[in-house]
Parts: sequence; C-alpha cells; structure tokens
Amino acid sequence: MLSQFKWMSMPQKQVKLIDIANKLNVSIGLVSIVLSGKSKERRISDELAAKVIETAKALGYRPNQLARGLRTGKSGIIGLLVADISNPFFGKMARYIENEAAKLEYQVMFGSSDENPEKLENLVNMFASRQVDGMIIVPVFQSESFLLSLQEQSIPFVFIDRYCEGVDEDAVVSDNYLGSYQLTSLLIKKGYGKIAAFANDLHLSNIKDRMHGYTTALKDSGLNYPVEDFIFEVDFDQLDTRLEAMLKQALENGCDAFFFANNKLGISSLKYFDKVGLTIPEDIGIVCFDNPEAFQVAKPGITCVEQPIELMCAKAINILSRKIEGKTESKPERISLPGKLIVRESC
Amino acid sequence: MLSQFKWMSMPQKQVKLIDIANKLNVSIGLVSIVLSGKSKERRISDELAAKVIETAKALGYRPNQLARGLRTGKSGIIGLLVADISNPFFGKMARYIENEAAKLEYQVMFGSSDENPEKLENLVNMFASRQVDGMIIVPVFQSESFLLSLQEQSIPFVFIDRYCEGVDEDAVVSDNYLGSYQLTSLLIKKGYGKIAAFANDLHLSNIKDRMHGYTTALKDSGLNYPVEDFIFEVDFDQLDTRLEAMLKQALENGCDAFFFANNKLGISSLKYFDKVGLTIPEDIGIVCFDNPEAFQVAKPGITCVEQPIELMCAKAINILSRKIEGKTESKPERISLPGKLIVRESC
DNA sequence: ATTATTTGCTCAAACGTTTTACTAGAAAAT
DNA sequence: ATTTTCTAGTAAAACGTTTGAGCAAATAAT
Repeated sequence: MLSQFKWMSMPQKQVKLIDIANKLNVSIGLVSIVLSGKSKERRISDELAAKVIETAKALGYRPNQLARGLRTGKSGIIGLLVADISNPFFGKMARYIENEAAKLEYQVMFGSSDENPEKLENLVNMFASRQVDGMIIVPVFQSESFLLSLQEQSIPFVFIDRYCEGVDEDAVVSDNYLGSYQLTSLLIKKGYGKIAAFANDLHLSNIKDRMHGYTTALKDSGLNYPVEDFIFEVDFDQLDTRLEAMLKQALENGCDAFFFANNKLGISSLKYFDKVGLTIPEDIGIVCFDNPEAFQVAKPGITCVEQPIELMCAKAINILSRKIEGKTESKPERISLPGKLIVRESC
Repeated sequence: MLSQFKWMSMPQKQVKLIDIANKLNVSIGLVSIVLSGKSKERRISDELAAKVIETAKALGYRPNQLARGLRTGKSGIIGLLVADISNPFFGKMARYIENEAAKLEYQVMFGSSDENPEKLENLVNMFASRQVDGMIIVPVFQSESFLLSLQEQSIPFVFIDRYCEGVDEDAVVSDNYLGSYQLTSLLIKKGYGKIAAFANDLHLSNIKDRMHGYTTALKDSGLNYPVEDFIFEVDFDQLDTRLEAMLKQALENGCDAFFFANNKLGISSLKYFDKVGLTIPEDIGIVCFDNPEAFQVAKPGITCVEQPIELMCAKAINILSRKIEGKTESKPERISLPGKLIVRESC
C-alpha cells in the first residue's frame, strides 16, 4: 500500500514568479509588478493583471521574502531584545509589540539577554545580520559601549523599560520614580516606620529611578535613617541562594515593611514570609512594582503599581517605525508613562 | 556646535565581502570561503585566511543573512506558533525553544494565533514566506485542513502542547491524561464527591485528553453521575463574562470540588471563590493543570500538575532539526511526557 | 624531460526578487 | 504624412552571498 508511506511523499517546489510568468507567457517583471500591487502606476492592463493574480492564487504563490528583502533592503522584521521572555512582564511586552508591529506589517524576532551584555551583543549582531529594519531593546548593565557603536550603524532602535545612561536614544519607560514614590508613601501613611527596599540591579535606569522614588518619599516624610542599610540588592540568579538571607537581615535590622522593585523579588519574598509565618499586613507591610497575576490571588492581595505596558509598546513601535522611515527630524526623547497604583490589602 | 547635531550623523554602509576582497586584492569568493570556515576543504593558505579574518573583524563585517539564505536555501530561522505569548505557559515555552534553538544556531520568530485558525494560517504563511527552516506549532481548533495542506509543502514542522487529530505529524505533548487522572483521583481520595471540570475548548487534543483523564478517574472510583452536567466549557474570550455564571451553576448543581484544565481558568476562578467567600479546601476542593507562580503564593497553595515544558521543547527542537536535515526516515510519532504532580493544600 | 598531481586561488552562475531603462505599436497631434 | 505622445509591456541589472568549475604555477611521479 502506498498509503503506508504517505509521510515519505514530498518536495513540491516552491512556486515563484517565473512559474507564473511562463504559464501566462509574460515577463517575470510584469508578474512582479502586478503582485506587488503596482499595476496602476505601471499601467498594466486590468485583464492581464487579473489573470496574473488568479494564476498566482491557483498556483499558491508565496513571495520569497529573502529575495525580496535582499533586493529592497527591507526585511520587514523587527528585533525585540528583552531580558527574559519567560518573565510575564516581558511576555506581555512581547505580545503587545507583536500586535503593534503587525499593524504595520512587521514581524517580530525576539531574544533573551538574561541581563548579560555579551548575550545582548550577540543577539543584536545576529539581528543586524538578518537585516532587521529596527530593534526594540531592553538595555542591560554594561552595554553602553556596544550600544554606542550600534548607534553608528544605520540600524534604528529604541529602548524600552529602561534607558541607557550614556546612550542618547529614544526610550519609552514607565514612570518608575512616581510609582515608587506613591508606593513608599502609602507604606509610610499606613504607619510603617522602617521600610526596606529590594532591587535586583541598582545599575539599571528603571531600578535607579525606583530607588530614587523610594528614598525621596522617605525624605519627604521626614523619615531619616541610613538608607543604605535598608536597600538590598540581589541578582536574579542569586534569588534562591541570597534572597532569604537578605530578608532575614532586613527583619533583624528592624524593618517592618518592604518595597520590592519588581515582580520576581516580590513573589519570591512572599513565599519566604509565608514560610517563616509572618502575617501581612499586621507583622509587615508589602508593596511592589509590577502587577503579576500572583499578586491578585495572593492573600492578602499585594498593593502594587501596574506598568502601562501596552501603551509603552505602542509608543515604542510608533517611534521606531518613524525612525525606520527615516523621519529622524527630532532629537531623541525619553518618554515616561505613569503606571496605575493598585491598592490591595498588603499594607 | 556640531555636537548638538550628533544624532543626525549617519549612514556608514554595511561592509560586505567585496569590501574585504578589494582591500586585500583577492577574489570575493575567497573571502566567502574563508569566512564561512571552508578554508581547509577549499585549501586556502593559512596566512591569507588569517588576513581575511583579521580585516573582516577590523572592518566589522557581518554577513547578510538574507543574501546567504537566498543562496543556500536555509534561513536559519525557526517559527514558533503559540496561542498567546503573554500566557506564562507559552512564555516559558518560547524561552526554552529559544534556548534549544540557539544551541543549533537557529533563531526564533514567534506569532500568537489567539486560538484562531485564520490567524494561524496567516502567520504560518508569513513564516513560510520568510523561508523559515521549520516550525513548531500549537495547532488550534479547525486548522486541520490548512495543516494538511502545509504538509504537502516541503517545510517541516512539529506540533507541541497538542496534536492535531487528522494531521499525522510529529507531536510533543505532556501526558494530559495521566496528570488529569492523578488530580481527579486525588480529589476523590480526599472525599470530594461531586467534581466539576472546567475547560476552555473541548475540541483541543490536550483538553480532550485531560477530560478523558478526569472522566476515567471518576469511573474507576465508581462515581457515577451524568458527567456532561459537570463539564463546563468556557472560552478564554468569554472568561470575564461567562465564567462566573458557570461556576455559580456548578455550585448550584452541588459540586464540592473543581478540576481546572489550565492556569487561566484556575486563576480566574480563584478570584471568584475569594470574592464569594468560599474557603478552600473546606468548602470546596481545587486542582488544576499547570503550575503558574500564582498557585504557589495563593493561600492555600493550589495542587496541580506541572508540565515538563523544558523537556517538551528539547524534544520538539530535536525532532524538528532532524526533519530539517532531511532525516525523515521514520513515521511521525506522538511523544507524551509525564508532568509532575505537586500536592499543596487546596484539597 | 615529460606527464600527473597538488596547491591556491579566480570566475561566473545562481538564488528570487524589484526596478530602471527601453521598445514596439497604437493613438493623437501637427 | 509625419512627428509626438501614450500604452502596455519586456529586458536586464542589481541586491550579497555561495559554490562548482576552471586554471596557472608548483611539486611529485614517471
């Protein structure tokens, strides 16, 4: 029985312009003109154009975007460089970028840098090699020099989530200062006196701004303690090993409230507090940047600031597409969009 | 001041093979040979090869993958088609696919189908148009016919998360039957008598298998009630509007326990139960497929089955890469990998 | 000393498009 | 009747690679 070997059937070459051209005895260029929608301006007769379109459809023609891209110099691809696509925050970002890009007929390639400048560099180079029309980049610590060199090359990009100190490029971020100020102020208003702040990497612009909001809120409230004793830095890759020790340390320092600079820190800490039997908000108060689903089902719910991810992505794609089209009329701008304060029961 | 207009500086054309060739007064082909690592087999002298590599580095050469791909017929890209990249389950999948693909020097493009067959078809066509070397596809309801036609074309793909009934292709899924059987059995063992099942789309193979595990566990325990009255189907896009009504209905039907077929249903329902003041596990028992972070911080923690996503992705890439290399020796296989039962306090 | 082989490189076609320049014939203007 | 303009199309170069075929010089074999 042949049917047994059905999975061995095969090839069926891709149909290309020349196949259509041959079938209709016209030139290959004509087919190209018609199929790229230039029939009018190149005054191809309507009947012939119709015939071309028809046979293209009949034959199942699909343009080869590699060839097209090579010829036109546009790949129709946007590169998205996040820290880690499996982090729900970046997952959402990817989705909105995908949506916005699709509106402009772009497709998205992504890469996860893991906050590692070398990985970022490799990925950016790969993307450039693939002739992406532009990139949306979450910059990482110590990537300035490379990103500066990237600026010299003719490929447009915009930062998202964070900006990069030494690199004067467009950036779209949420208002990290404001959100953190609000969260910290809320803790203070609720009567918590010694508030610890936990962050993953104090070098990143978004984290810096969040810490700035935190410290300023403290100062504005007249709370004066050696702030540096209350700011804890713990890398994501040390989360399992170092976080608990630091939380314990903070508690020993007399902290009765916690400000977490992002969802991963908040979630991991929540597990710890549960383990050691601290009750929220009685024993300790908690607030956090980001609004993952976990904060909604946690008991009590966690007060937080939700970032305007969709808006950020729309803005970013908007700016990027203008840059791609060469409308580089204006100086790079840093757009900072306010998030939404969500008050729950954790403080 | 010129520095004011720094952002207006520009172009710096991409350097290509011919630039290197000219600089060294050698042929363009030679440069290509050296840079693609074929110096030995094409016996280029070591010193010249070294010089080529050196100047390539000095000039910052980056191969144009569009041109390369056009010539070689390989793009080095794998397409990943998920239902929604912002769903943490698929986010993790994307990450592991990215990792595994990177090992084989592939890059990943993704697309979200939203469980919509037309979107899926469009995305697949776009990917094919971009000459992806292969695809990893989460098939959706009513995409059989299109996927069958895709089989006819020479582009290899493998299913992940679900298989597609009428389409005989390789698939890597988690053991949905087993996991669901375990979860349901656990509920029964704990003494819950009337167990409702909630699913998003009863047509999908993974959901079918989960329901099968659920019903079989019931039957094996001698529990006999009109199962169809206890299976609720609610689409993701109806989650906000219909879910609550169905949960209420289930409760009115006397259900004292719930089996949720995926994380989104579980999480949303959790919020509802909290709202109406039902306590878990006393009033009702709960189990769920998937292990999102929310289930770890929820109080009580939610008993669930964690899918072996990383392993699934490794397997999928493995199979796909073999297909890409044309080693299509064997009949398509369906690989089903067992997940991990995580018992918490929700039942 | 001739022939055969190896070494180290060059040539040019090809991949599938897009697009500029051109042309043959028809229609319009002189 | 000749020139001009328009119409509807063709031809061919170009995009940046890879690669099979070829070739001259050097080395080895006879």
